[in-house]
Amino acid sequence: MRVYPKRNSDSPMSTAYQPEAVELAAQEFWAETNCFEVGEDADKEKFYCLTMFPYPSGKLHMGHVRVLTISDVIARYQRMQGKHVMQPMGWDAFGMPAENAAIKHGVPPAQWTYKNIADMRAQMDRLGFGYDWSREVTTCRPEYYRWEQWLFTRMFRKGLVYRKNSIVNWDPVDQTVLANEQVIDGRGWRSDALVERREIPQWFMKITAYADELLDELERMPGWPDSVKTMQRNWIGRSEGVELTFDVVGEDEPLTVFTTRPDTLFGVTYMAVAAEHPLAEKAAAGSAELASFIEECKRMAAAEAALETMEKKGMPLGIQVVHPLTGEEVPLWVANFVLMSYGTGAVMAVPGHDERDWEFAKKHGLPIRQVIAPADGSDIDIDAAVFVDKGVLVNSGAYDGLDYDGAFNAIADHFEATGRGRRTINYRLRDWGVSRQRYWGAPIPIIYCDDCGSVPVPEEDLPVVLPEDVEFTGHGSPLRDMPGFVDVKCPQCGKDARRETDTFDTFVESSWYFARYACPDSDNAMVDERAAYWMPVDQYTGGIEHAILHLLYSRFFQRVMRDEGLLDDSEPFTNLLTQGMVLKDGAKMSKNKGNVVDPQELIAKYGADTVRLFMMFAAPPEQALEWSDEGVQGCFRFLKRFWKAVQAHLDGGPVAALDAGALDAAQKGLRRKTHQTIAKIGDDIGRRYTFNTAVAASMELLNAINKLEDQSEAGRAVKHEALEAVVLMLSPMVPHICHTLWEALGHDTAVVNEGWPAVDESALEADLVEIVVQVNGKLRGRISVSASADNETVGTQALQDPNVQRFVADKEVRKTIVVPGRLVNIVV
RNA sequence: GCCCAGGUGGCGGAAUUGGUAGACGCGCUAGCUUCAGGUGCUAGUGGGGGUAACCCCGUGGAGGUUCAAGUCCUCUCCUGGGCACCA
Repeated sequence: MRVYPKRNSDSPMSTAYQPEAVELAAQEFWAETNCFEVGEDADKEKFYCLTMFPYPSGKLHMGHVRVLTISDVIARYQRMQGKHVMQPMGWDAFGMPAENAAIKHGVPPAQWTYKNIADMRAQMDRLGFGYDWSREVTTCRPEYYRWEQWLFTRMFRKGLVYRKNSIVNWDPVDQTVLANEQVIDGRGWRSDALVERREIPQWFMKITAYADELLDELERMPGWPDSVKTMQRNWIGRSEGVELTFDVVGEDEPLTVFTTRPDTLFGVTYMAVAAEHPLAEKAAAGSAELASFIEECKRMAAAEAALETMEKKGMPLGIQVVHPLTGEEVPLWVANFVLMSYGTGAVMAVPGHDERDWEFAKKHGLPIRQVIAPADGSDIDIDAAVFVDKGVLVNSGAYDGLDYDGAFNAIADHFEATGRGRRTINYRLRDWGVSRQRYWGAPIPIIYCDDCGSVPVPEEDLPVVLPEDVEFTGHGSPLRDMPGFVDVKCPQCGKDARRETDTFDTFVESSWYFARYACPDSDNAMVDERAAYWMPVDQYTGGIEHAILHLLYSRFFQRVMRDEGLLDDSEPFTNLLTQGMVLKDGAKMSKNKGNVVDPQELIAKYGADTVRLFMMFAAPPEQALEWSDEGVQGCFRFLKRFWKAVQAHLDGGPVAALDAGALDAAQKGLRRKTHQTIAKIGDDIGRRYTFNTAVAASMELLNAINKLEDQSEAGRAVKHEALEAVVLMLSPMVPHICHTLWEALGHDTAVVNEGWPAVDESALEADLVEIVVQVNGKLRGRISVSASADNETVGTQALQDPNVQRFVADKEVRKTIVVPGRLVNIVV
């Protein structure tokens, strides 16, 4: 059998590498054959490969190119493994930038968004990503968001959503709610006014109802990075503690606090409440000084980071609280670091054994009392340094001498017996506030009636369509000024009522889009039976910045949908890959910094394959990727060398079939390298996701091919096998050039439909292996030994090495450690 | 402030289970070639010493465990991500 490679005058191989022509030809082939459109096929093993869908901001940036390339490589690799691969794409189309663009350029948000989608889709196609565009999802379309409105009304009936007051950033000059991003150093980004905390009624989803399940399942998610699981675990923040009530002098209502350290109870020397706490407001009514302090506490951004890093301030309220065990009276303070929205809005302070309480007590001259001693019996000075470790109780009356667990239980038992407290579990996780006072989002399907209260929009009236043709002023949501939208009849009693004008947090759309890709055209259900085939997502890829919010909300929605009977699985994403940012000069690419590199220009200059290759080669996917123009050129040079290597091979004419049994040492060597590389790259892409080392291994193999100067039949046959392997293995990363080279190597099939090359185990065998010899752990020589040599033989041979002899000399050999196939360490 | 990552040549990075530190690429140096190039090819390239064989030092810093540490442990410094309304 002979292979007749194609290299006639009308073949692309008759010229130098011309990326654009090569790429457009491959893309045309994929489009004409509907290569990436898939249906449901129960007989095939499905593989659902998904990228976090982009916000249509205008053009693709390098961060997009990186994540999309990673995902495309995985999808194409899995296809070569024989899987039935679905890789969809869509648009997270609601969000603030569209409103900002509307204010700036006078373009309606919808129009701006749809234009961006068209532009970015064209760019994606030019990069050669293998998407099933028949499944495209665009979240700002009513056909999409009607189903999250529907789910919300279902959740309403189940009591999984509720309305309560909560805090927003209020710009007192622009009279508008600001996002955290719009607050710069505590001031409004446009007005420069000091931002205030303001309470307004908002809708919440009860994610805390699923807190335990979301936490526990993390233990059974081997396909997720540990770092992400740890972050989610800490975010949920389950803690077991005790709720205690303290009587307040002169008040009927006691004060309730939660603590995980009841063992430190005897160390309580003061208590603190939030500025919004009723006791603080009551005290402020009689004191101008307090009232002004409480006002000051409210002039602060809502973000937790701002809260945690600000100066800790407080004032005594002039109220005394009774210690529940000693009967002692301790002062009640108002403090800016206690938040009404966490727990009960009140905390007990134990300055001896809590860092923040200690610093606060030092600053305000409050007493510090030691009630815990180190378990090892050593002495500490509680005035000099706080002691936060668990230990043994002292100065704690009847509880002295108990350890943490003993004290926890004894004190908890006491409070439960007296009805003044109970063991309880507290979560750091808070319910998800989904209301946004913005226009460009999915309308929250609620109608307010004076008689019936909050009424969900009936299913037959969904979707509540967001009017797209609006005048956008930037002062609040235009929906408020649209009587046709706001004025409705109550669905229950028929009286005049008002429609909710707040829209959903855009995280709502991104919490279920992955399920909708399975059945984007389903118009009588949120998802249909096709979701059972495709879900869960086998490989999910996206930025590490989504480690908590998006991924936790999606896990929550998956469960809500499961409990609604829509989905079978509890977890939406089996395997998660979080990719790093694209940096230039050590900083994230951004317009502000002026360090943006436009993918479009690079594609025009070098082609999509070079851009894709650089993205894969420059860094492992989870790390930040440092941009380098020279590095891109290096990738372009490699593709030219690759092209030329195939050309040079084809110039030699027809290639004979390979006879693996009749090779000389050099031919065997190249063949061993070929099959070692096939094994390595399969592991790198399939298991390790280290695409950079996969590219490096391909480069090494190509270098080895070029180095073998052997035009014999056997030599050319070995090279042919090696070149085919490189073409196949690089095809997920640089699919266009490989499309052309595969045909040129004499194939009638398209490389996109080929399988992954197989490792020939017999090609891997080697007669001799090199062993490193160390003396006392330092490298002193290398020996070549038979691959089958036993440890004793290897050890003896190692001792005979002349340089090893110099270091061993007349010293006594104490120990010889042999690591088979690797090294010998002689200890003297 | 809290949680999670990361720190290795001039640069991006490799070293997969504790076992040869610097694969691969860029850059640089020298030489050759070529049609003028952001061309191609060959050789060299962690620092120090030595004609060489080789030797010493070396993975942010300080300690420790081990026959053996970039890898494990303790402390510490720096950079990045997240902190609930950017997406």
